[in-house]
Amino acid sequence: MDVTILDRLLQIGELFQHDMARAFAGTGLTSARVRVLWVLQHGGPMTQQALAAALEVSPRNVTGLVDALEASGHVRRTPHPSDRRAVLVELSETARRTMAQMQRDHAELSATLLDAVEPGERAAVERGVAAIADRLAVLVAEAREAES
Amino acid sequence: MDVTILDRLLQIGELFQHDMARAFAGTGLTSARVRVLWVLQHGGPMTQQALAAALEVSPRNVTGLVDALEASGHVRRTPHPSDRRAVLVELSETARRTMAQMQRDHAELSATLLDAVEPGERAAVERGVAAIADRLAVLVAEAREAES
DNA sequence: GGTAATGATGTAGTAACATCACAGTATGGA
DNA sequence: TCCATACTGTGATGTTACTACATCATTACC
Repeated sequence: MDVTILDRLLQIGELFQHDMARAFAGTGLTSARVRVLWVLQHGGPMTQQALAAALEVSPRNVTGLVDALEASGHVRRTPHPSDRRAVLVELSETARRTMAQMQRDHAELSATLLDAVEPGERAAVERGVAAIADRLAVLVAEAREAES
Repeated sequence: MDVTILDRLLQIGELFQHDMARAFAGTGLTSARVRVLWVLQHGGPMTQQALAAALEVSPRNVTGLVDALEASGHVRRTPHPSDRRAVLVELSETARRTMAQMQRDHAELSATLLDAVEPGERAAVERGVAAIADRLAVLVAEAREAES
């Protein structure tokens, strides 16, 4: 029963996820809600329809997620400038700051982890992990394609 | 906004998880239940108490998980040989076969992913990822320690 | 201007995962 | 023998995440 590189990669994912869950406990943030914040940070303010498409969930579900995030002050609903049916969802100032801080912590952790690798091999490891991620993305996309 | 190695690692975790969820859809298996099977495969038959401890959830929750897995034929409850209060939970033959197959698929995927890395760098990448996983495990353990 | 599509949401419902409190039974030591 | 303790199971509940269907306002097309 060898330990494959995939085992290691998944171990990393699990450890991180577990740690995140611990960090978020009590803040009212859950993984689905963090995903919303993530999409908003990278895509900017958008309608709930767009959010639903990006998250691949039903629009109705987005309403609930945004409700929760609005109640906790992470997100704001503003009227859409040109379509009075729609709302624009955007990150609040505090959420933006929180996300920025997370990003910084993230970068720091990244550096710490890379520090565990032999200096001469760091570049190779970075390249290799990127290549693996890309390959996996392709495989998953193919699998999804084949299914539909 | 650089892409850090941690971003890549998390991307891998997410892709894999998403793909697993898709693969399990319709089989009645969920992540929590697969975790149970995983513990049983690695730890052998055990009582629900032991299972609860290994999974870090309440015994009540384990009852429900085992109920579901028993109904779907993945797991069997047998009387404990020396303690008539307790039950031993063990994998069914079919579940054992399923897990073995998963393991094989796992190894195959692992090889495919490693194939995306430059041949000369594969050993370094394997070492590096292992080192990162170990470092992260230590960090998480420390964080948990500091919290309690 | 009338009709159909679109965006958000209310209502209702499902399913998984988790908790606590409690009951029943078995164990094992005083 | 009796009593505390341990293991499983039940009942009641809570939260989260998702769905489908229906509604209402607004927009867009012909």
